[in-house]
Amino acid sequence: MGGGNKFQEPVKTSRRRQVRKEKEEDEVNESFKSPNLEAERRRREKLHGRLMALRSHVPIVTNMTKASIVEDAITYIGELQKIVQNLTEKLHEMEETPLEIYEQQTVHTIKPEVEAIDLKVEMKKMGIEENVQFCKIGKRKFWLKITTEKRPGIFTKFMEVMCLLGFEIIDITLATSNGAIIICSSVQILQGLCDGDSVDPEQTKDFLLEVMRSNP
Amino acid sequence: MGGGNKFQEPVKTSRRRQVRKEKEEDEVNESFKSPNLEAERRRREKLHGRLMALRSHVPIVTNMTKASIVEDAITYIGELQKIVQNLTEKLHEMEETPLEIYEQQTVHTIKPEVEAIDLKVEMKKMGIEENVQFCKIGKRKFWLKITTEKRPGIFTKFMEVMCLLGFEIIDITLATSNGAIIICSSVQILQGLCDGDSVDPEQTKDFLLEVMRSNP
DNA sequence: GTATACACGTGATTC
DNA sequence: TGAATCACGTGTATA
Repeated sequence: MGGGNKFQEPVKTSRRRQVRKEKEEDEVNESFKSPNLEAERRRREKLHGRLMALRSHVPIVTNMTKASIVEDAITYIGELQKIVQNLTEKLHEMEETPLEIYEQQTVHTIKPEVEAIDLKVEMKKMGIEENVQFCKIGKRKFWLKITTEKRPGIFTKFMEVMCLLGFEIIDITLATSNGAIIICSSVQILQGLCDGDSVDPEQTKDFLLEVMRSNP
Repeated sequence: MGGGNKFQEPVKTSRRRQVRKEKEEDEVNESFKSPNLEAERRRREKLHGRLMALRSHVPIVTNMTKASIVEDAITYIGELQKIVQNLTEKLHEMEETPLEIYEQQTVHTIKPEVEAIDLKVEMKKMGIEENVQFCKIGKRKFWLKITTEKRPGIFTKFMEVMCLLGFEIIDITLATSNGAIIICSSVQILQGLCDGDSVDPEQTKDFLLEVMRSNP
């Protein structure tokens, strides 16, 4: 009545432990064809593969045993959940906007782009339109105002464009509200490059608008 | 030669499937004392328990089968990791955005030390005095204005101090002129830390003045 | 009827 | 040595 040892061809010789060592002695006969032998083999292999996959997803592994793999996975999930909770709290503290959707429920219903869309919608709801103003206020000085959707890296892009156009920042104001960002700034064309007459305000305004609309 | 059916007392009658239905027929004898029978039972129970615990830690469960439990756990871990990554990125972007102002702006305004001294002299000449104002404008909101010498890293230091004091930036204005820098900002005490009453404006103002005067 | 899933006891294997 | 873990084939319950 022993467990499986009825001899089997070494289908998987690359096992962890060289098991079923080609017994092939007596008692080989009695060939009792069990109806679900193959199915059971597949099931075992499947579970084995899943456990290995689970192990590969967990950074810390104390043991290779099945129970340990599952145990480590539990510990890791607990840590991840705690991290998510902390980060969510921190994020909520940082941004004053409530973002009613972003609750703990989203742990298993992640929607990366939904929030950005919501902000954009909210911005539209508040009557804030994408807009760029650019006008000359001095011999070499210009004044500009940009209103656009608040996206990560938007201010960096703005500064890069200013640098590219050869403008020096004199003063700048930045405010965010309801998913929108407003930048007001006085700039000055860099000395040595050219004088203010070589700047076409209309053209510069269109360029700024185009750049601000494009994604990073 | 069957699998385990050597009869066993129903230690765990509250199983998922009432298995081992008290066979107790013939072939009960042959009492082959297997040395590791009990140990194997414990091992099985252990793994079973771990899998149940794992299942309880995963919110979505498609199937009750062992392979499915592990599979769902893998999926869940993947989602958690993605969430952590997204939140971390967002958090970093949020707390780095103000710093970008300093970094980008200094691209144009960084000057040799000799000139910095000249700028300080010029600032004095223009009648601009080092000054810090700090007052309460709401339950948890404060308004501040800092006028000081324009030095590299001064804005970074300002942001660090704000973070240290537990203030969240609502809006901020930064302007430079004649070797001086002026920072106007509305800030808000972070939720969870304390209420606005625990902030002494006079004391905070002196602290800001002292920090801004000190060299990095 | 087939197909899948599980627990069982056992031999082999590793530490 | 034992104690722990594994893969195996089977009986049996479930869908």
